Formats: sequence, structure tokens, C-alpha cells
Amino acid sequence: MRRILIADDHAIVRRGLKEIILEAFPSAEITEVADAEDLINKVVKEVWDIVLSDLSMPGRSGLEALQQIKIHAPKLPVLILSVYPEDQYAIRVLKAGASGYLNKDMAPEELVNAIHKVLSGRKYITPSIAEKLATNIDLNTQGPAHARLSDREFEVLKLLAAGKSISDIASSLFLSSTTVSTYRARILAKMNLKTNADLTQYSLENNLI
Amino acid sequence: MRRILIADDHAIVRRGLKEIILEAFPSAEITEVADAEDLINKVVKEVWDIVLSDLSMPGRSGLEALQQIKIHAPKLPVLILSVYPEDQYAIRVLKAGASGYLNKDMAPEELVNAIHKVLSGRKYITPSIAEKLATNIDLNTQGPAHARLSDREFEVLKLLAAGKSISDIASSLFLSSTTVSTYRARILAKMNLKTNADLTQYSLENNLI
DNA sequence: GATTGGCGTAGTATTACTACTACACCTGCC
DNA sequence: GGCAGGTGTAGTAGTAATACTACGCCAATC
Repeated sequence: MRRILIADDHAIVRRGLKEIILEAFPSAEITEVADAEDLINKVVKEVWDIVLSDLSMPGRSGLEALQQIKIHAPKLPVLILSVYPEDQYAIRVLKAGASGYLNKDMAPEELVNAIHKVLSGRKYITPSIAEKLATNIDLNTQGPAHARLSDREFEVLKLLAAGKSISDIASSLFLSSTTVSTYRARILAKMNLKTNADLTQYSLENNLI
Repeated sequence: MRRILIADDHAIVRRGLKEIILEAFPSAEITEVADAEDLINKVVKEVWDIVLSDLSMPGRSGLEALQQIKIHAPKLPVLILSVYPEDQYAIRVLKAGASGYLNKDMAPEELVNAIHKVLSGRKYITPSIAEKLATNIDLNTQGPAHARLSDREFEVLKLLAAGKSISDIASSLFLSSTTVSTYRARILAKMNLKTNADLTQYSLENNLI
């Protein structure tokens, strides 16, 4: 009989997860908690076969809870659920010791598949996450992403993040706009970001602007 | 016997909603749809006692669906569910004709209470929403800059701030790119901002993204 | 009823930007 | 010394976006 712990601040989601899991594991004993504190407490005090935890919860995050769980119950498999796309959090979560990262809009069958896989001692890795893991080795440098930029690239990052247009930056640096556009492309590639909005958000979060 | 229509792109959420509702209304007949198109089709073709719809769904939004529902079935009560806090959408949604706005982290008992209230012909208004309605007239000139935007403008703001390109937004909203570009210009003018980076920063600071 | 303003929508001409490609120079490594 | 990779720079062809302009519809106001 499996003991399954579900952590999510949304009662609706907990209920949906519970029902989906009970269909696949009718004899499972399912417990629900609504925040990371309760999640950690339950893991410390009792033995579980698997934890399914939301990534974003009020107070301490699911990622923090994951780190604590790995301290107290290193062998306990943890599946992290999130509304965020994989490219934002999957690697970070897997590095922290999760057995899998699931997006909340996934089909119930896939969720059940993931639980089966993890309960059998394996990790649940989607092909797109596998690809990111393969490329992440090269990005596995210490320090913030912007530390990987050349001086010129860093200069251009800050101007782009502040909202300067390519042509404005080209004028002020006495370059052609295609040069600045190339810098932008290199910056995005090195920092594994996609859009100017990503650059702005990153720069705000890292106090670059 | 109540016929209840649930619209949410997340199967987990639909399942949770279904179970919670079936506990309070054991004889209810519940139908699930995963997007706004199906929601509108179902409302046009069949008779329902109440609709519970997620605000954010792929393709057309729940707000758009609400507007269509009000055209085809003006008397049909619609409860809108969202992860977004009230201050972003509640007034907008209620003005569009919803019978209530519920945050997804609400307790199941409150959800059931809201359904009871709405099925009896009333609106479900939380005290904090009532306060916002009472002050909304005066807040037309005060309030956050984004409150000055129309529904469509607000929708485009969030997409731009998140880094979507004009052409991506145009595709997903089935508009021409010049239309979206015009919205962007109007948004910037109404909010007295100049660049997309300004939109991103504003949206981060105001928890819009 | 007439007028005004807001909103949703979009075309034209023009400009900005990008993917792709490339070159020269410098540094570090073998 | 030769090679590889990083950096600074930028052109071409094509696409994306914008300033300017405009229209229809609706609601509010006089």
C-alpha cells in the first residue's frame, strides 16, 4: 500500500490530483498538505513512498521544501508540479534532487506514468528535459549568467534591458545596427534566454538596471 | 438535476472541481471542456444551469468566452476562476457579465457557497470585491496605470510584457500585426511609458506577470 | 438627433530588426 | 608556428514593426 503525500496550496488541485491518483492506485493512502512547512513536517515525521509537490506555494517554495526533504529523506522520490514551462525550472529542480518535473497542464495518464516510473526507482525525464540536461553541462559554470558575457556584450545587455532600441545603441556606440543585433543574439544564447523581456527581467532581478 | 459546465485547460483542475462539486451536488451532471472554443460551442448547443470557467486558457481567453456566452445565453450564470488576484481582473470580469470571480486558491466550501448563491439567481461578491466596486468610480482617475486600459489593451499588455512578439500576439488573437502594434502604442500612451522594457518592468512590479 | 470620444480593427509606406554569413584580430593551447 | 575559439565588427536579403492614417460601431452627452 503506497503512502503518497500531495502538497499544493490550491485545494482544487489537491482534490484533482487525489482523484487521478486513486484511480490508478486504488489502495493508496493519500495525504494532503497546503504549504511547504507542513510538507517538510510530514516528511520528517512519517514515512512516504512518494511526494508530489507544487513548485510555487505561499511562504517557503516547493524548491526549498525539496531541499529540506533531500536532507531528511534522501531516498524519498519527489515529483515537482508547476505551471511554469520546463525551460525555467526543470534543470534547477532536478539538480536539487527531484525525481521529475511535471507541468500542470499535462494529461492525467502522463502523471500516472510519471508516478509509476518514479515509484519503481527511476527518474521521470521528458525528451525536452533530457535535451536541456545534455546542453546544461556546458552551461554549468559558477556565478550569474551575465558573468559569462564579454565586456561589450555586458554593456549591450544593460542598454537592451533598459529598453534602448538596437538603432539607439548602435548610434551611441558608433556601430552598425547589425553589429548590435549580433551582440543581442550572442547575449541571449549565452544566457539561455529568448526575448528582450527576459533580459529586462533578469537585469531587474540581478540589480543590473 | 443541475447541468454544470466546467472549462479549464488543466485536467487536474477539472477533476478537482468535478469532485468538489459532486460532493455538494451529487445529482449534478457535469461536463468538462478544455478550451474556450469548446466552451462557447457547448453553451450555444446545449442548456446549462451554470458555467465555471478558467480565465486563462490557450487560444481565446475565458473573458472572451464570457462575452460570447453573454451574447448567446444572457441569463446563464458564469463563475470565473483564476490564479490571478482580484485586483487584476475582478472588476473587469464582473463588468463583462460574470456572476462571480473566484480565486483558485479558495477553499472548496467557499466554491460550493458561490455556486449555491449563483444558482439561486444572485451574484457572488466577496467583501473585497464589493469594496472595489464601490470605489471603482473614483478610481477611474487614480488607481494603477493598467486600470486605465480596455480589456483588449490589458490582455496585450501582459503578452508584450512577457516578451511575446507583435506577430505572435497577432496570430494568437487572430488579428493583424498592425492592430497589435496599435494596441501597443495606445498602451504606452495611456500608461505614459516608452518601451517594451518599461512594460515588462511595470508588469513585474505590479505582479501582472 | 447630432456630436464626441473610446475602442477594435487594419492598410500603406517606411524603417527597424534578424538570420545567416563572414572577416580580422587576439589569446591560449598543443 | 599552427590551430581553435572567442570577440568585435558588419553586409545582404528578407521579415517584423511602426508612424500615420482611417473606418465602423457604440455609448455618453448635449
